[in-house]
Amino acid sequence: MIKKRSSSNVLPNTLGELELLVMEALWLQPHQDAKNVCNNIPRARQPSLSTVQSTLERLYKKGLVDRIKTGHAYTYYSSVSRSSLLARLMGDVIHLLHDGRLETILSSFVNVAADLDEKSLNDLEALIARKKQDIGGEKK
Amino acid sequence: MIKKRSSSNVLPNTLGELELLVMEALWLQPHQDAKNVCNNIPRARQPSLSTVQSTLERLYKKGLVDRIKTGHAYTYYSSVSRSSLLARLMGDVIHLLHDGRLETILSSFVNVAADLDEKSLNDLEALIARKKQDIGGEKK
DNA sequence: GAGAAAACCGCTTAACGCTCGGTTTTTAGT
DNA sequence: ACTAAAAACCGAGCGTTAAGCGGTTTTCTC
Repeated sequence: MIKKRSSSNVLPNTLGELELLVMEALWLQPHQDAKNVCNNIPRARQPSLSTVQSTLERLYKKGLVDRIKTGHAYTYYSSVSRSSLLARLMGDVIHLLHDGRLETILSSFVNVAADLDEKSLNDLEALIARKKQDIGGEKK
Repeated sequence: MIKKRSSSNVLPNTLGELELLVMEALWLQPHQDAKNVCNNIPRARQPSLSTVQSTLERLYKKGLVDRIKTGHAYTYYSSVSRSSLLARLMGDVIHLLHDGRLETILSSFVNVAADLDEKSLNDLEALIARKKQDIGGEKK
């Protein structure tokens, strides 16, 4: 008797390789039908139309793309921006591995962005300043 | 004929649920043998010793833990700190989804840390200040 | 040398994404 | 209205990876 595995729900927002390629295609040019997306996948890959369709279907169920029936074909477009997907994934990773101490997250981030140049740091400071204002604003 | 799939190498550093539990156990208390690790897995899970052993073996091959043969048993310890694993994963995610513009990463980060309180923002600012000094210092 | 404990080995299961062909539905054209 | 084309839909197989375990062999200790 083999115990049933507790469904490994680590990183709920990950996506497969083709899924990512499809998202890339839609970010580059929204409102394409499946055939179009298929043609915009790098030649080296060249999956069949069916494959792209089921990938789009999977992405639809995951809520990453939306679609409108126009004529007899669906028109797909991403419902999540690249940066917000990035944010989601970063959230997953942080949720998975942070230890409660914010410093851990921060230093990880700084390590990742090891090649931050001065301008970027200034940008980040500006973002923080805005964030601080937000916090001040929502207190009443 | 079904085309061979290009092995989905998205996020090379992900780990499974039990793998993570094992890492947690080793971070909490390094230098345990397999049996010890097994006993330190939450009761609700209770995998067999063999399962924990193969998980440790997998983690060993992945380079996340190291081991020393002491007596007839291996003594395992994590070779990667929690925060550096976090950094690796963040690196993977960023590599997967960033668009070249650093601002995208930064704003994602700030969005992720949406519940940052003021003190945390101050910490982050301090970190940036240090980073700036580093940059200034390494120029010669 | 005997016994126990751990490593080692090989297999099974489960989940998920990729892959596709065949069938059905829908649309457009005549 | 009939037909042909195009797309959706369906179901199945395959690859990969983590989880899971038991049986066998190795190895250490007494």
